[in-house]
Amino acid sequence: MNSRNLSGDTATRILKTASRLFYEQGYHVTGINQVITEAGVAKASFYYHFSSKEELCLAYLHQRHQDWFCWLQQEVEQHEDDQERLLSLFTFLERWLPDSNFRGCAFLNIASEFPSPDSKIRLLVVNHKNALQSFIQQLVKKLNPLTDENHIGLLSDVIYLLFEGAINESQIYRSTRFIQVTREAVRQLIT
Amino acid sequence: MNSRNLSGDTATRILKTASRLFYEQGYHVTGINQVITEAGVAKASFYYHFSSKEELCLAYLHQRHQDWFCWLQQEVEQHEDDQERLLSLFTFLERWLPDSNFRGCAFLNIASEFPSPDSKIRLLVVNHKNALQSFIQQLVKKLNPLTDENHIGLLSDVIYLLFEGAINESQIYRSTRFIQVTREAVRQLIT
DNA sequence: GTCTATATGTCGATAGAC
DNA sequence: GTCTATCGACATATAGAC
Repeated sequence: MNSRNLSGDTATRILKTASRLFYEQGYHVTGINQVITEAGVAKASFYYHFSSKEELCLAYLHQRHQDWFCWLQQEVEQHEDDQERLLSLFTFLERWLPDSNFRGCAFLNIASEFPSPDSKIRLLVVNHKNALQSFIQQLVKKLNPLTDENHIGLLSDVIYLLFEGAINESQIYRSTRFIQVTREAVRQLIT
Repeated sequence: MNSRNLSGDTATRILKTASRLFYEQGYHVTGINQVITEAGVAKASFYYHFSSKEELCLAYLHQRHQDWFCWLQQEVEQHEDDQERLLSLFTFLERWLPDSNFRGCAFLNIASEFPSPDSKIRLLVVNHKNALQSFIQQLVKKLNPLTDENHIGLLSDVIYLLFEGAINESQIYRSTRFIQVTREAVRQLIT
């Protein structure tokens, strides 16, 4: 449309390339040189749009958070029954993890590379996981609207822990076996 | 005693220093230069004892596997009652994770930094997690010796997933809250 | 806004003296 | 077995032309 789009295209191309490389390879092992080479831009163009490599990583996580929740919600909202909606959490994992070559959770992977609890990056990780817990708790609440808060809380926490565990084990074993185990366990918990 | 001990001391000092740094900081962010500086040895001395940085990492994981299971078994074997032995898994987590500054599982952290499924490092990770699953399954079997194999298997898998999930969340939130949740959930599962 | 060229430092790994 | 000195490659980041 206008000149703003040209800048937008460059920044977007950089971000998309970096997102792919950070996710597939990891943060520290991915150099700026590889990002700019594969994005097809000059080094100074990168530093025109992003102030540093870490700032690029923050942009990656910000975008990833939105994308990932969009994928998850699309899967859940295909179902009407509240029980099916909760179980579709694991249908989602069965689609997403093989598609991502079993690379696991982008936020947990990044957190492993940023041990300092005070970094901005760790803040985005915590925010992402908080949102996931809220999302699961909403699904559980709708399923059992009359149950007391304590039981809802514990049940939601357990489902969240199983969900996280299933992501992890699928990354280690490159298999969906534990996702199926988790779905079956949750099915027994909610019936 | 003799000249062999001097060599052993140097290699041990390098391995101990590297183990601390790999665990606290991560693999790729830890340079050989930092390892040799903090170990107080020359660079060529390092390459005399270890053929490469990755070989040093393999030695780290090998030692870590033995140490960690030693800690875990010490905690479990303090109890006689089979139910208490199973629940002491989480007492162990409550001790270990705060002591390790909530850095989480050394093997999962390293796995995040080595995405390639064919690396020797990923093999050690899988072996470590296999051993943990076997350990948990033994505890579950002793607790319910008459139950059918399928139920034992599913229950063990769920406890393993919760155990892994608890380690992960304590790393993200720097808290033992989810460990307590997990212990309570497992207590309800086995009674 | 994008480019080439460069600055400055650190990486993993090795050569050769002792 | 341990040391100092050094290798070539690559890291993040910047200067200045266009």
